[in-house]
Amino acid sequence: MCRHCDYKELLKASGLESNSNRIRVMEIVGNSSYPLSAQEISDTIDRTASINRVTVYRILDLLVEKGLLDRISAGDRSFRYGMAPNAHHRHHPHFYCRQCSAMECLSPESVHLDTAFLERTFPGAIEKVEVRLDGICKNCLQKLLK
Amino acid sequence: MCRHCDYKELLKASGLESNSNRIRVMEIVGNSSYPLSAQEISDTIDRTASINRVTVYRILDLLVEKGLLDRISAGDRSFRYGMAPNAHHRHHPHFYCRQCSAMECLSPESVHLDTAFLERTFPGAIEKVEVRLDGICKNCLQKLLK
DNA sequence: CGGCAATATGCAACCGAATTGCATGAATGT
DNA sequence: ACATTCATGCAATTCGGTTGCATATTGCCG
Repeated sequence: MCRHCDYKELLKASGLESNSNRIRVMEIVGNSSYPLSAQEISDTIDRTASINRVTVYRILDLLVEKGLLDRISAGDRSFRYGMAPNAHHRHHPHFYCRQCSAMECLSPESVHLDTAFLERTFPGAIEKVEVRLDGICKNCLQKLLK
Repeated sequence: MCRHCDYKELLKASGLESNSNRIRVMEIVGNSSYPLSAQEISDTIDRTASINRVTVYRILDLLVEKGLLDRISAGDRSFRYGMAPNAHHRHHPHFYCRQCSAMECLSPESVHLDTAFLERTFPGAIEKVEVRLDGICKNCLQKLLK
């Protein structure tokens, strides 16, 4: 999906050494068209190398903390990971299918959100805004109709 | 908070028998100014009666399924419960403090969200829209500054 | 180059929130 | 009063994720 991101560069720009695991994680997330679970990321790496799931969790924590990745709450009790907004990735909402638990990225324009007023008046610090639509995805809808 | 809702009526209108546990849950959620965790609801009931947490979970599942309550994902891996939108309760966004895990309800006007385009064009079925802002709440901000 | 500190990784055990299976208890209709 | 249905309790389990601690790997300095 993303031919624009030099993951090594991104890591360095955030003050992180780049090692093969970190780069793999960034690549996998960056190349996905939908936000991935830690499990999916771990499985993908495992296909070529071999990595402990704890290591994956730790890398994800680190990348989220450094602002390279976004941790997105799914409609269930798990998290997904996607590229954090940057020059090549605009912030966008997500759709969660309560039937198959899959998540999709929606286009940045699909939902218009105006938080300006709140940003000015809210007494706390707002760090991120998450918009998630829940329902049944196209696929599951078709299966249900059969 | 809510003097407008006759919980017994609401239950009946959704085709549910009303028993004391269900009414208590509805009252507790309806009277709260912020969305509550199952734990909080369970604890509150326990102060006057005695109830198993599994029962609370089952009542919550039921009330969510019937559309009386909303299950809201917090920024962590847990859920909160609030009144579902109805005549007296407009749909509104929430704020989650990553420091103390507390959630707040934001006013329905605080964020302007336009999903019309998506509702028309999305190939799946959209059942609900969740807007959550994450950050540090006023309280925690003050503590951090000390 | 050797040695040492700092990081990164693996493994096993653990955690919290929620869910399941199954037995018991209450309520409802006939 | 009895059967059927629904609600509750308790124990055990699941699922994602996290922690503690031991071992490897890396970077850095002399």
